[in-house]
Amino acid sequence: MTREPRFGALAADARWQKAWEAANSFATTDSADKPKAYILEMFPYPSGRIHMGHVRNYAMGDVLARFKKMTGHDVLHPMGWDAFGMPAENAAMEKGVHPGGWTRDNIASMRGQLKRLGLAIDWSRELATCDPDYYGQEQALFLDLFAAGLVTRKESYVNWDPVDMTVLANEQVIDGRGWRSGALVEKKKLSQWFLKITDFADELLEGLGGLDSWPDKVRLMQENWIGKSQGLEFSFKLVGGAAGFDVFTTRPDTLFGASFAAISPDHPMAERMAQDAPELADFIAECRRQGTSAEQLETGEKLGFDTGLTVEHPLDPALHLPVWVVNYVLMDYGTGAIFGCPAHDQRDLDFARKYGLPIHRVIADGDETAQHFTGDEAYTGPGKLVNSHFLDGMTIDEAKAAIVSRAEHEGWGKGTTVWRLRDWGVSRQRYWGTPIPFIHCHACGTVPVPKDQLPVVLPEDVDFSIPGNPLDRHPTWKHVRCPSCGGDAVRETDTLDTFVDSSWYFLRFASSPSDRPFDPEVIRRWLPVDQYIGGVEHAILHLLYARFWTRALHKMGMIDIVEPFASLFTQGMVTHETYSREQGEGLPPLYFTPDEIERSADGATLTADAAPVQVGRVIKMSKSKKNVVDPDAILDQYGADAARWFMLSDSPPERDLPWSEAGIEGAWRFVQRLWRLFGDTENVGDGGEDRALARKLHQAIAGVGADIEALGFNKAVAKIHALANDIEKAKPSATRAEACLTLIRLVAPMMPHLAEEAWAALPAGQRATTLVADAAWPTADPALLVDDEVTIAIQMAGKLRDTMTLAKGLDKDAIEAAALARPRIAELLGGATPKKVIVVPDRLVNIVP
RNA sequence: GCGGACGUGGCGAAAUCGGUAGACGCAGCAGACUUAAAAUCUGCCAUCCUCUGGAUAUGCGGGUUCAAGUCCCGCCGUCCGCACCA
Repeated sequence: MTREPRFGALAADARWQKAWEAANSFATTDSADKPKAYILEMFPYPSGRIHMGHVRNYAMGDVLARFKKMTGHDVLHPMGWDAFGMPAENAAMEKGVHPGGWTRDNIASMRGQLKRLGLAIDWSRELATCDPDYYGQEQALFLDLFAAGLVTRKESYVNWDPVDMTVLANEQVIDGRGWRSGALVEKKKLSQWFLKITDFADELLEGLGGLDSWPDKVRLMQENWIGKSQGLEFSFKLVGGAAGFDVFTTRPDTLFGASFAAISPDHPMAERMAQDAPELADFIAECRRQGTSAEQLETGEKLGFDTGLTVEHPLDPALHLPVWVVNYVLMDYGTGAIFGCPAHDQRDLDFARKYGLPIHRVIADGDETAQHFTGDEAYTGPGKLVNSHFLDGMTIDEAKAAIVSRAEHEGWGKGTTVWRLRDWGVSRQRYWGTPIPFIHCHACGTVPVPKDQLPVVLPEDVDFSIPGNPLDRHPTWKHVRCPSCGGDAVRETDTLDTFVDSSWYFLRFASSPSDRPFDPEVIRRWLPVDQYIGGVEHAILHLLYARFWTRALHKMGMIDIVEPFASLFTQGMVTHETYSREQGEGLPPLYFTPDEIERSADGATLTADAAPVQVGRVIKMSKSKKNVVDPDAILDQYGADAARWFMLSDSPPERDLPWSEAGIEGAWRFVQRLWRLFGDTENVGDGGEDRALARKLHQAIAGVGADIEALGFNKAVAKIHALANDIEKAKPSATRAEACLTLIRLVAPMMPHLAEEAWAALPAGQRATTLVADAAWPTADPALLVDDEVTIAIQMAGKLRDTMTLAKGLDKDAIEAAALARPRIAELLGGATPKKVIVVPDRLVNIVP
């Protein structure tokens, strides 16, 4: 094969992608004697086009997968599609296309885009969650969960998105608005399916402790989300004998500071009272209207309604506390009722000040012990109990324990744990999702679809001309016979939250039998995922749900593992400058795309009119700011390897990566530079050895490998650059020729097409495998990893004064003597004896004069 | 409000255990090659000074240490998550 002077990326990309496919290079192997590596990147939603964030994500996973293959692992590196969801239905409504057709078209074009990146993926395992093969097995698992008591159906207030006409999980409500539509969310009472994730709250929290290879940030976010609080639950008795209500507190120690009791506007007692009290009914309605609005949350104004009822203080029945209905008490946390202790809780203090309720100090703030509390800042710090009868003098912890034990002894309360985490509502009033496999029968109630009737397949003929759920108004689909009594019945028309689809797909990748969700034997071999890579935006929802499913399946005896992802990596976003011009007052700035812009060192101009534009902050690529760069255009111009290389260069992978034209140009130049170097594998010069270069080569082999293993791609890139510099500067020698040859394999995981092209150009005797994809990672010679000479710094009083090169491994005395013998040091010392000399062998000498 | 992370040249960054701060890349400057450009190659590139040397430098102010980007205390700033969670 004749060698071209320049690397023709476009032709080479296509050629090698075809060669890998023909050779089936990335089919998952399973040889008993090799360690396994399951490398997984979060599967994409088929929105239509891949974006740079995908390129970065999949480039990282791909480097790792290829490296694992080269280092003798059986590698599982699959790809699939998170294919259900709202955008497909929106497209259906806007463009009149079928969600299924739209989704499948998108998958086809995105698959093509991903293949252009040259990813080492086993495409035979590709799956889409919208295939009945997949969601039918999901329905089977859902029935298993039901049988295990982990699925319930209950009436509950749900977050209703009036624009998307669907229910949202709490996690999908952001600042009181739907996460997709941005519409103000309303409360609505509906019968909904729930997965009992709260059964696993404790386990999911405890399990975080074992996830050493997860980012601390993600573990902390999950911990906060699960939100474990320990405290006291006790009942208030209404004065006058009627039944009271339960409250929960994490501060039972402040019980003597109680000055009122408060219940949520959604509390059953409040609703009952409202039936005969129109003013209260109005107040409750007002709270519901305001409860979710953004400005309500911001101003945080405390509103209350005095019911006129009073309750007995549990420790002093003579003391009566007024009962208020209060807007800041949430029904779905704790018991929906509290006692107010204004001196030591800011919200209660704001409320008490507004409505003139008493404020009693019960925790000493340093020397301040007066019962009468002044000021507008509640004291929440540590201190001894005061004004609290038998608790006086105790610490907060002692007092908590004393109250809990007394409550339990006297029978009016008990120590308890309350979770922030709530059961996962999975019902969605949507078409494009997994049908929930249940049937409602007048006679038999809600009955599961028998497993032999799965999958419950979505009907194709649906109408999107009006909002709401097309399944619900489909003429025939929902009408079925009851599997139990054979009478007329209707299907459940809700579909599953798409987060269910992504809660087990990593199991299906390992094995996809047609008659079950997965093969437990195969799961035993491949799971957990060794390295999971994706965006931090999934830190809570997806990752928590996947952990829950894994634990649930474990509890049901279906799998052995309890955690799905042994190691997690959350990568940063791809960002870009923005280019804009002000359009005048009241108008938003006009943004321009990067390819409309001429960028120079000191600014940017619009190509069309050659006039300057404003260069804005480097922010996440987004369509609205027009700072997006299309991966296809980059691949056309520079090829896959330059794009991959740039994605991996410079920025640490967990941090944001600023995309720049100059950066991709630099990557492209480096690709060409390597191509020239790879032409030198037979240029041995005088044929001699170059010991110094050999050291650098072997240090690079070890260093690059270690960096890739640790996902330090930017460091691996820097080391390859440094080695390329060293090789270029070295005189031709046998060592240099060998270094050029070895460098091909060092860059192969990151620039696989270039590496194959260079590999193929080698004389047959120089390569052990036909494809570099099948080659082994080079072995570093331990003898060459250490230098035999070291440069030692000589400091005086901590300041660098001189350096010297000595043999490695000299003892302290020899190093000290050598340092003191340096003319410069002798001169600075001026004949005086140093007070102290610290020697760190092979590193430095610090002389304290 | 609560919790967390981060702050190093013009820019992205490195410094793995407290031991020579700024590797590597981008941008820039100077030069070589060229009729010219591109490409390529060579060199320079933290700041200041009295410049074969020296001083100051890792957000700011303290501290520990022979030695601090790294450890401790207190500020300031930026970003992220949660948010009336009792």
